[in-house]
Amino acid sequence: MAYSYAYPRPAVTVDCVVFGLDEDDLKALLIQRDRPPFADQWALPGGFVEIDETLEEAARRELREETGLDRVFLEQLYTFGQPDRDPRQRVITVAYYALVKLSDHRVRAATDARDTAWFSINQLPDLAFDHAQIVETARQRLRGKVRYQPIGFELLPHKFPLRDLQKMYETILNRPLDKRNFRKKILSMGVLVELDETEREVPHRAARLYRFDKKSYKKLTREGFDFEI
Amino acid sequence: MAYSYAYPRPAVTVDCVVFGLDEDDLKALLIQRDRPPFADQWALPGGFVEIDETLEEAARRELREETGLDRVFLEQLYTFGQPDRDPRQRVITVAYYALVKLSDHRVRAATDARDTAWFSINQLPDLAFDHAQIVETARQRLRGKVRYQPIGFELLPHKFPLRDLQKMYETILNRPLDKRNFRKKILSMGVLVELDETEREVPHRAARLYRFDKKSYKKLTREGFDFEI
DNA sequence: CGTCTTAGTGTGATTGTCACACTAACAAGT
DNA sequence: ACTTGTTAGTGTGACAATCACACTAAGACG
Repeated sequence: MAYSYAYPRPAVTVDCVVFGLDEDDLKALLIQRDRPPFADQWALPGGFVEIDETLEEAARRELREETGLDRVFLEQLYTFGQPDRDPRQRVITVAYYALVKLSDHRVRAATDARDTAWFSINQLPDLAFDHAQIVETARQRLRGKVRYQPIGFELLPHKFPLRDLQKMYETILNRPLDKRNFRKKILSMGVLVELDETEREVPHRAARLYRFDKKSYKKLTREGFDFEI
Repeated sequence: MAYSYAYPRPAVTVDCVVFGLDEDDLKALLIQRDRPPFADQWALPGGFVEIDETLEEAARRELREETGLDRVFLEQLYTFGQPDRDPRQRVITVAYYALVKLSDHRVRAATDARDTAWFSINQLPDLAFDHAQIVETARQRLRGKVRYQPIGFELLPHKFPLRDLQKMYETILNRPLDKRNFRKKILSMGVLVELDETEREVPHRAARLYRFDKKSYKKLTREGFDFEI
């Protein structure tokens, strides 16, 4: 069965820049193409938007199908529509970006014969289409975002020491942060609840554990509270 | 002639939220629909993306065709893709927003039998589709943007008194700004060049005129310099 | 009990933000 | 020429945020 229209229509896809947080590295999830154009080259996970799903649903579906990720922080990034960005036909892609805990998704088997792998954000291979540009845009956006909104909180376990939170921000921002200033700042926001518990089985002084206060976190996110790190 | 595809494709449009700056009011440009759905209701100017033009080109073309605007500050806003946002068929729209000097475009004749008019941003009529949501998103974005980037400089004449610049910002932000703080801030940025000239034929003390320094302006825009008002 | 490693804490300098009020200049009318 | 009306133009002090910076405390382990 074919679908006919009076005027030519571009294809519409979604592509996802999935940032994976390692202990101390920020990675991006790529899949290896198995057919032309750009056969064997690495590319962003993504695919066509179904006719009856929202764009975000499409992005989440592709993520689930191609990487097994679910319930992640996901945000629309930008829509790329250069007429020649796909050599075969006109494809407009709505890019999303996601942030996930890498340890949850290590070296996942590819779903459809294609290879899937994490690459350090600073050592990406050549990418298909205009995906390098998309990644770069996402990177800037993530860095910008993190400065004024508390994101990534869902990436940590339920209880965590402040050190881990700081490491996460340092990884995203790609620069060291001052411990004292960081603590002061983050604690003054009131999104953290100090627990009556400390780390265990660490070969050094055990740190106090914290958890997020979901209520105030959501409030901040909604209100676009100033959250400078 | 018809165009056939193996899978159904959504239509792709661009819609523009055109903000018009009045003396002391922020308006939006709307066109009145002359056919269903939403016949007679007001809507954002916009239209289908041609198969060989970029999204921004499409937005500029539509703006030119429907409103006569050209060479304006134009930026991609967001892509709206709810499957039911158009009752007839699936339409994904890439929204852009523009900022123009309203006095240049007063009550323009409609291009294609539809009516065109400016509405105060605070008293918009019921809008077709999800256009109310698009306008609201654009409004937030404009307000956010103006806080950290010098925009709208192209809306003022070549030479202008600081008062006019301040009025512009007050209109966009919809709140009064302190004159001294505003001057201090804006002058310290170094984007303005003080001219050896003052206003004429004003019934009060004439103000000094300024012009923009394009170089430093562009630099700031590129670098995302902090530009808090 | 010594050593190793990370936790946890405070201050002072600097900068940005904000609120706030008076005199100066010019035009117009008397 | 003087009065009136209107906007231009200027400085300071309080407060908050940011930044750089170094030592002691706790616990694990040998």
